[in-house]
Amino acid sequence: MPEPLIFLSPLHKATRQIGTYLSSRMVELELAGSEGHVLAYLGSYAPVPISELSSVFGHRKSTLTSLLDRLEERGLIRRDVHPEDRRSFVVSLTPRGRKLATRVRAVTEEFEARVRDGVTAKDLEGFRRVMDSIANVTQVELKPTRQEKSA
Amino acid sequence: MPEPLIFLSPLHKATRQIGTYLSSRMVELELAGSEGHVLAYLGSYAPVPISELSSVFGHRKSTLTSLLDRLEERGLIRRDVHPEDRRSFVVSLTPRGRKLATRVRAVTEEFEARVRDGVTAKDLEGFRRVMDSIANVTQVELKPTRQEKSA
DNA sequence: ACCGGTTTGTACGATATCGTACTTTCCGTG
DNA sequence: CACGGAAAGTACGATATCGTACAAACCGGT
Repeated sequence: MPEPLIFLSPLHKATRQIGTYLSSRMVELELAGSEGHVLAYLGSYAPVPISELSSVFGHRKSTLTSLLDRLEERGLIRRDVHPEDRRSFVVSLTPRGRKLATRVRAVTEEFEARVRDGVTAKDLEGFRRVMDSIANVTQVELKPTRQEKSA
Repeated sequence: MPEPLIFLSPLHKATRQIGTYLSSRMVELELAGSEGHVLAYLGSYAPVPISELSSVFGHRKSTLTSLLDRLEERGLIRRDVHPEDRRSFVVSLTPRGRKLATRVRAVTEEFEARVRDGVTAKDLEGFRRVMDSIANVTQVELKPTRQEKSA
């Protein structure tokens, strides 16, 4: 009998549940999960450079290029040259994109509220502590995109 | 100022940290993350049918076929016809696979122990409660593979 | 014993993400 | 202010996962 994994298994399971749930709520918005997340983020923080999206979501720069291409083709976002850095673009929402982002945001916030209603403040604190412990153990800083020289 | 997402963001972050951390510990074992997880699972529960791996890890049956093909080519696993169901295979480890699985298992168990040392029993209880609340809200049962009829 | 419906796994084409190479721009140091 | 290195994106080929279609076997009702 192996020791059950008290963190990895529940986290993996919860992640899958969340993915399934949110995706199912986003199909009607005609968005894949990752697209919805990016859109929602833009709804809150736009305009942002692509590198920020890359580090926030943990996707490679090249992956973001493709993803943003898709959103751009559908008229949901725009890329404008960064006024203070000509290497860079800032991504912002079109009116259509903003409207959609609002709806995605509503879905995630409703989810959060419902989960929160199911737990106490103490539970929440314990959850936070576990997340912190994971950050400490992994020592993964996660800020820089770290594309090259990962070894 | 948007409400911060107190569950989704931390979970997403932790998942990425864990993925990065475990992957980095598995490169020396020449395994991709998903391959390592399957191998470790087999180390504990083999022999198991493919459908079980599919439902446990949340990968499509066709994805498992590919993944197992890779492990089989490298001589780490074996597929034998299920003695009680001729549609089905049972997957087991070769001696080489078993040895590798043990090492993967050691990595995950060390991770678990270290995270555990960073939190109290109360924290752990809170964490569990949050996971449960997520399961309740999403209503995702997650047992059946649900390949078709997702609409 | 048959017959429809379900389950198991594979095959194969579609898509998403990745990894590397490359261009342009920025920045710090001399 | 020139120059080497770092950083931002893109291009493009490689790979992993997915979705659908399919063949074989199981199962339950009649």
